[in-house]
Amino acid sequence: MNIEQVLHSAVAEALKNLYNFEPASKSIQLQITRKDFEGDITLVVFPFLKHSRKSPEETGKQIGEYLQGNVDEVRSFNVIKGFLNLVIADNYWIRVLKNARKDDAYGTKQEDENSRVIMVEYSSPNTNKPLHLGHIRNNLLGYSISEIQKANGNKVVKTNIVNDRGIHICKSMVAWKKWGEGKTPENTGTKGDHLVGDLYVEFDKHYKAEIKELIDKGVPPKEAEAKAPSILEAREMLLKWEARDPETVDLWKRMNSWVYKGFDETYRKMGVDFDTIYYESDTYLVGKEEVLRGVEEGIFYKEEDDSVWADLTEDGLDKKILLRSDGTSVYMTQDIGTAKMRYNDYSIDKMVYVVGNEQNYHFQVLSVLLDKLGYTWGKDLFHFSYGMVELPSGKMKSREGTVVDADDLMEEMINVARNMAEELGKLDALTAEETEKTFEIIALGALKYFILKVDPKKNMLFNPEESIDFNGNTGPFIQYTYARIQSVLRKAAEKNINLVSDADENISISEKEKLVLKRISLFPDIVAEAGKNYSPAVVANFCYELVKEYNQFYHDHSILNASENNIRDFRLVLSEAVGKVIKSGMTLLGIEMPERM
RNA sequence: GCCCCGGUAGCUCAGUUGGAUAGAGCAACUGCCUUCUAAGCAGUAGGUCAUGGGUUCGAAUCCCGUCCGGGGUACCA
Repeated sequence: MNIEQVLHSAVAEALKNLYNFEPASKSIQLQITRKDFEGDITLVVFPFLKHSRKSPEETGKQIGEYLQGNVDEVRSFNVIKGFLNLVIADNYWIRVLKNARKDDAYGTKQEDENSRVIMVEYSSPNTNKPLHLGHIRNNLLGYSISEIQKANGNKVVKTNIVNDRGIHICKSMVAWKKWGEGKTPENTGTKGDHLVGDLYVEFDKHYKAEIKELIDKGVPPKEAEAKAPSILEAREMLLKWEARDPETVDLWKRMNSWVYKGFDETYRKMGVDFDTIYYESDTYLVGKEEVLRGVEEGIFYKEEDDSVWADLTEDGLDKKILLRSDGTSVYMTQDIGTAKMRYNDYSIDKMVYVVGNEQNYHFQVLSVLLDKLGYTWGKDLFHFSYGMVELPSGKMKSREGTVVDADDLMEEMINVARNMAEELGKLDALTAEETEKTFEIIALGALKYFILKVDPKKNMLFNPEESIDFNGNTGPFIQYTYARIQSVLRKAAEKNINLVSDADENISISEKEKLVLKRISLFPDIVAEAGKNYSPAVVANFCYELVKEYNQFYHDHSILNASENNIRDFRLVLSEAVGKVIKSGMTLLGIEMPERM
């Protein structure tokens, strides 16, 4: 039981004894004492005034006296306005340190046979262009949320739905046939996803030119868009694909394989992975069957032109198309099929979709449709809706060439890390290979932290003109502190100082030391909160606070040259624990820690 | 039009279920390396929490209106 739980029930007891009433659990508000006041934990007494019928000061004093008399850890107290500030005994905080060290998985819960199965879908790329900054946010969030759920004792299946079929990939295929000149990743040395993406751009260029030409000839714009030769070819290609035309399917497989190879490389660099991958080309037919079953069962209806619709007006939504008049499927059709397949393949307790907030409506509808199709889990789908990454010029648009490419960005970050390290003259002790790996760790740490520290729900801004910071509230700042700690621990080992198994409970600790200990004590709560709210940002901000406080301690106190051996040992053990907590916190964000930097 | 989300320092962001005098970082200015890593520490300056009401012991936080920005809205994904 931690101190908050102890205090919580002691307060309830106090109120019962003093004023003879049983408070609602949430009316007992315990919080960390603000640093301008004396004390460690503060109870807000306002909610009890009605029952105490005394002034805030008097009520606080009475409760304080009760707690001091009945809870060992409460050393003293003071009351300011309606706030009861409790001073907790130092040895309580030292015990927190002991517990944190004893437990290798401090703060996290292990998976067991009762664990819930959570499937997390993220990434979901189209196979006609490389990944960009938007995907980076998606991937990092998806990965981190998965790790956080695991740390809360859940069994997580990470999945991806690859949108590998449709008009978009046909456009790239047409472009390859017409203007590709037999290019392959091998003979051009271009990464496969970029090659296919370039072809997509090539297609768009010709398509636009054709539209303009038609319009100049007097064709109305809408008709021009529909009748341009390139788009007609792409449509034909799609029909051929659906008809399983061997040549078309071969080319499709070939070009997709280029893309997958490219994606794999990007995913590897980013440090994200998947347990299972679904492909739209496998799932859309299942979705189609489901929709047609829905028509037979009268859940959906057919228009005169054969298009299929769901009427959701009674659910407060609109009418939604599920199959086009030519019988082809839409995004929604495919998602129905994918969901069904997943629930067949796994015993999913919770399905989480990491998808941008522009699709809020889509998932609202998906949930209702699955429910109508008779799937009890339909209502339980959770759309983890995150905000978009914007540029100073506004939204990223692939057609206007304003997307920030994922590979380019990561490469650039590594260069910045390299330049900075060289400028600072660090890492001389490492081999070339280790040095390069360290640059990568730092660069990715900066990028990941930059993305993950902000509230996922909010839109965020990325300015390509300014490189992502490496100082201040950043990933490298946290990594640096970790590296410093490892350095101290190495020095201790060199001096043959062994880490004691238990810190001396009787030493007196400084304010800075206590702040660090308090922060460490919060880690389990942070992991739980991050899990409950699906929020990597909570973890990121915690790590920052911890590191900031540790750095202040580090600056003010000498560790290896402490005046007494038991104080030195305590500080070493404290440092080691901070290192461990930083590492496990940052691991939840997918950020690695360098041993030196 | 209708629906959803947002607006906190010059910039980027924190701010737990309503709690004390709204916090960081960047940018600017000033100090601190002979001693465990200065990618650090300390300090100065910077705010009508978009705006007007309401709810109450107490509102950046909850409710209503207004302004501004973003997203969605029946054959794109």
